[in-house]
Amino acid sequence: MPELPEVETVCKGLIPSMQGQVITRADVNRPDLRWPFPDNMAIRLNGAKVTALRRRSKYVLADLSTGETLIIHLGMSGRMTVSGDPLGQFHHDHPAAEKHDHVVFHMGNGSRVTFNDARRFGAMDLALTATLEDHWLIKSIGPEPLGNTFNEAYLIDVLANKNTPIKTALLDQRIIAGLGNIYVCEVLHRARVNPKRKAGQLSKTRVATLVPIIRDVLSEAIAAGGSSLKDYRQADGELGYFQHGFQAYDREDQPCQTSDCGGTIARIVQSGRSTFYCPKCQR
DNA sequence: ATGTGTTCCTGTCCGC
DNA sequence: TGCGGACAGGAACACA
Repeated sequence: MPELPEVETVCKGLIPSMQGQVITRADVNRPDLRWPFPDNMAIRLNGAKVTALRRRSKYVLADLSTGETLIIHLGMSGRMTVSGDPLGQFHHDHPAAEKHDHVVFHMGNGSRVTFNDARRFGAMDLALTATLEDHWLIKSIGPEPLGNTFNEAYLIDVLANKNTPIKTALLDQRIIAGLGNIYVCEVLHRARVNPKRKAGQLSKTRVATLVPIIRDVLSEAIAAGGSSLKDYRQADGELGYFQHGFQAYDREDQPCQTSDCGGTIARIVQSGRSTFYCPKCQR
């Protein structure tokens, strides 16, 4: 679910209550999510100060004073929400535990951060901060689309000779970090590229065009606080509103908004996932 | 080495 | 109302 803009929004929202704060207690309510939690996770988190909270791809990373980094992935349905006042002056300020509240972080400033994930496709692990880049979940991730190493030359090179459809290629986290089903559909629609087109078949010019569009779509979504569909929430429980700006995703049978197009958004399935696109203007 | 289909899990929605 | 099936923002894994 949460793609780069949603994870970025959650991460920013968690900073006031987590960054620079000590985890006074971590309640770990089950042994695993997608994979088992690391050994003694609660003990290794207890008393650790979060020295930095940051995002890499769709991961939230919490660097700890213990020399470890907590790696968090929200999967499809994961949420991290804050409750309580940051000054810790008031009591009875936390809502009752809900179904699927799997981990609760109690922070030194009185706030709580609750990780809730109905489908449990999410994950948590601990790794030495010094060797985080070698961690099996992190090491193969491609460049950050909003960073300097992602550029036209890179994308042209990495897509060259690829036989996979461009839609599938852009979903591949080894090629580019952080794009998911929504934003790939939006990017290809804005670029007027047919999602079925083989990645290696696109001209260099068209691939180059994708770079600023990817950056724009993600930046706009971040500015809107992400997209709220079923259960996504910002850290403060608020909804993002980028979903109101969708041009393609979840708009099957609705008119294409591209000026003078007049086409109709279609839904097809690629690699087992829905693709929404306009067969008329996306070529 | 690449490309594709399956799988994990719960919740919601739609048609009968 | 109830039931069955399709589908959901991800991505590792097994297999051709």
